[in-house]
Amino acid sequence: MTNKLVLLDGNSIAYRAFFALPLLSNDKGIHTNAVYGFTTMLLKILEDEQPSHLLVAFDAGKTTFRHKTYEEYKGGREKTPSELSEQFPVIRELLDHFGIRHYELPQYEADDIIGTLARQAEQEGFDVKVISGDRDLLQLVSERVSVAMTKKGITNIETYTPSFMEEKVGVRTDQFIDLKALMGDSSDNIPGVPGVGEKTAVKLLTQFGNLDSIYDNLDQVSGKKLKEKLETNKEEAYMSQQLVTIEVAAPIEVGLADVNYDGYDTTEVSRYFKELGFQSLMGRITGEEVEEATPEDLPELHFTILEEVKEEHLGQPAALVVEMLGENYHTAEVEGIGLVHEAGAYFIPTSVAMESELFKSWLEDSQQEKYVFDSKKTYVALKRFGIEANGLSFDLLIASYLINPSENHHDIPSISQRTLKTPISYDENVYGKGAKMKVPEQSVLAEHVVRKTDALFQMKSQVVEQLQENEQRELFNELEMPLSTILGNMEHTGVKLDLERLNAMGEELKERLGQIESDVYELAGETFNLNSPKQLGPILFEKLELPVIKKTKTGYSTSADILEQLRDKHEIIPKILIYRQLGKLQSTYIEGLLKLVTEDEHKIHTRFNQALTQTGRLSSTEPNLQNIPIRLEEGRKIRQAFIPSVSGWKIFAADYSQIELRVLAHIANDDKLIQAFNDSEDIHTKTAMDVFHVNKEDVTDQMRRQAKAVNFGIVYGISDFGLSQSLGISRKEAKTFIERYLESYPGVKDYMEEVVQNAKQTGYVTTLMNRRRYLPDLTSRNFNQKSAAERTAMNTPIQGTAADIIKKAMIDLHERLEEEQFEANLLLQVHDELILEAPEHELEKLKDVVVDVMEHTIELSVPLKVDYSYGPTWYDAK
DNA sequence: CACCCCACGC
DNA sequence: GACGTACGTGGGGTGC
Repeated sequence: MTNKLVLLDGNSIAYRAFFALPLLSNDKGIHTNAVYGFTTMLLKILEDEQPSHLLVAFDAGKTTFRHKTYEEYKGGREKTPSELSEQFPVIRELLDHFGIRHYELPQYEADDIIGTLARQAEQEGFDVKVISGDRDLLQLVSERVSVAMTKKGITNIETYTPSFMEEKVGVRTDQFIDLKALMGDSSDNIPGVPGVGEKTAVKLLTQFGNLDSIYDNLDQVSGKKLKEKLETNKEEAYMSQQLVTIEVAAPIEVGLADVNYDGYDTTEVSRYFKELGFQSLMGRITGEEVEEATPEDLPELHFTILEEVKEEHLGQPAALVVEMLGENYHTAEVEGIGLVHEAGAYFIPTSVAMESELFKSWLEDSQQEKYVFDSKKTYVALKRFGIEANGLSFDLLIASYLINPSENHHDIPSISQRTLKTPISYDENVYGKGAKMKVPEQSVLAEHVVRKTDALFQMKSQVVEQLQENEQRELFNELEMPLSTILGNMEHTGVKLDLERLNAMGEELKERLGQIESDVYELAGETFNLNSPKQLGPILFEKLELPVIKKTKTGYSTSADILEQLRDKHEIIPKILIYRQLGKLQSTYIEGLLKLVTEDEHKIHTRFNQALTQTGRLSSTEPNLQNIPIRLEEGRKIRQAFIPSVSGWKIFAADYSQIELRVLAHIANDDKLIQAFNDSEDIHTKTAMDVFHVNKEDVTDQMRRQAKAVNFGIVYGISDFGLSQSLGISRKEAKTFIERYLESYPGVKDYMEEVVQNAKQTGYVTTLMNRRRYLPDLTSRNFNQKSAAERTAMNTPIQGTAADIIKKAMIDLHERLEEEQFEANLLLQVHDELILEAPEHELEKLKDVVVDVMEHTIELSVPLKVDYSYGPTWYDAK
């Protein structure tokens, strides 16, 4: 077997880990984020690479032999934060526990150690893999040496081989040093040739081969300016070349024999993990089942499995867990119920619970307070048994989500770990996952359920305190909690589908798809899988020799916007586009919906996720009813299959007009924008007038379209790049549009600046109703991350406030419909619109009520405007 | 089963 | 100059 040497750039990985992860600290108050990230990376490498030899190289100190050549080497770098430098000794200690050699050499950098050992190992016939985030190391790439660069985050890596290098960088490995010599490297303060960037450097090297040859043939360099620059900066170029060249004969005192690696001692490492508080990594070091939360570790728990529910078992407030396996609570079986209150802890088998009138009436009693995790799920599950749960006063899922929506582990064990510091087994470890998921024996099930219920009971007060600190009690109690039940009812009600209609559309599509498919094969001269971009790419861009506009990581891009640009180049293109369009309708919307329709009622029951999006919007799954086609007529027809559940009823739809821009006008308090809405102007036309400085009569369709895209950009927080993409213009032009917009609306401009400034201070942004979103990247040193966070800071209050408003409208509407005894049902919410079904005779009154409620649920400095319509199907409600 | 590419909505 | 750029969900293909 070939020996395999893995060389890690310790400093680089630690840096990456440090900046990629939030500043975690363990219970001893020591920062551990870099150590943690480093460990994750290390475990992944050990697993993936199975090295026979392993060494971690570190930089020795501040000065290196390179400083003799160039004093300012690595000058201008920010000082390593102390939160990171204090972690280096811990990383070294960690490596010792793993039995992994680490090494540093005075006056040399980690690169040189790596280079030297890599070359030695190569000579000995080893396979070598270098892992780092420092691109300089790419010069080591050869047939036997591959270099893995960390990309975004830490475990996301990209491996460079000679061929990948050529493809990605555009030069051969042996040209890499000269590439850097020409273009320099600002992070290491290497000058290069000023004015020569990556593009020019690659061009020069492709033409001349190497640096020497460029200078030998200076007269052949095209461009007077460029020639001059090269000439005057020759010395810098050669000095840069020297600086970036990695020493491959450093006087290191470790040899290949010293870095032999046979793996680590699991007990040793797990002991150290425990010391560090790396609970979650325990499971990864044994290669076996996660050993977290073994019964021994957990405090004892006394509970009773009930055979009959009696008065004495009930109490309030109580934590209640209706346990189901899997995600879909519309179909999942209830496996049992956990109940914990001051006086006892119980597991109630489903049959016992559902046969008990006493228990059922307790569930329905609004005076009996219950704490739950996911009230909507609980509510819907019980509703399936004909029980109308009441008194669900506290939902841990929603609370956790409101406190920090970006935390993506909102499950009882994770929250318990965070707030109580008590570990509980994760569902996945008790039930298994995917196809292997199964119900364990009752004692195991009962213990797990009761433990979760108990944790829920214990956590309630702490979590409420956190809501209080965030000033989110009202948001929680008056908005999200009541909404949960309303959404539960909508989901439970479901939407009826016209199966005949759907099937007929499916048939027609099948026919057309078949025809187009064979046309495409004919035009291509061969058959292939038209659904595979990987197979389609070579057909278009090699066989048919169409111009390559864009490549993806794995091949040619064949996305719609690319194909659109090729539309006139070959008659196969429009066929592919229409095939894609129809194929999407067939697979996602026809087949996808048919798969989920109930047999008896022909209804679909989506699930709204109320605790997921970062902005406060809802999302919808299985099926997603928030992305049913509307833009193109072909797709829009799908909506003809969405019908009222009672014959003679109608589908009624009401949507907010420009709610986000109105919200913006309000929170930015921009006079001009407020005026525009108060005057009921067409906002896109108005924007066009202001951005292009023209009169209303002179606004062309083109101008309005562009203004609309700018408004779209403001609402969704897209970048100049995004805007340029959507308008098919240059990034510079897009930037100008945005600037002109902000000049036109100074109130908006001020708001944008203020909100970012404010968010930098506090670390988060808020909506009108105090929804919160943390934006740690606002202080990122990475330009892109930082600007993305800035756009998010500007956009989230807008989108989030709009989400708050429609949620409030739903609550108000629900109340009005009950009060006035409407039969109409709320069915769906699609971000800025509500879809209902109603008997025909209610329509006249319904439209008044819905419009009134939606328009007046909140008072802003601009009016809210609602449009509505209705018809026999969703399609007709347009 | 995880990942990529692609496409739908707001 | 930075190199990847609104948020979601889902389907099909691909490779482990």
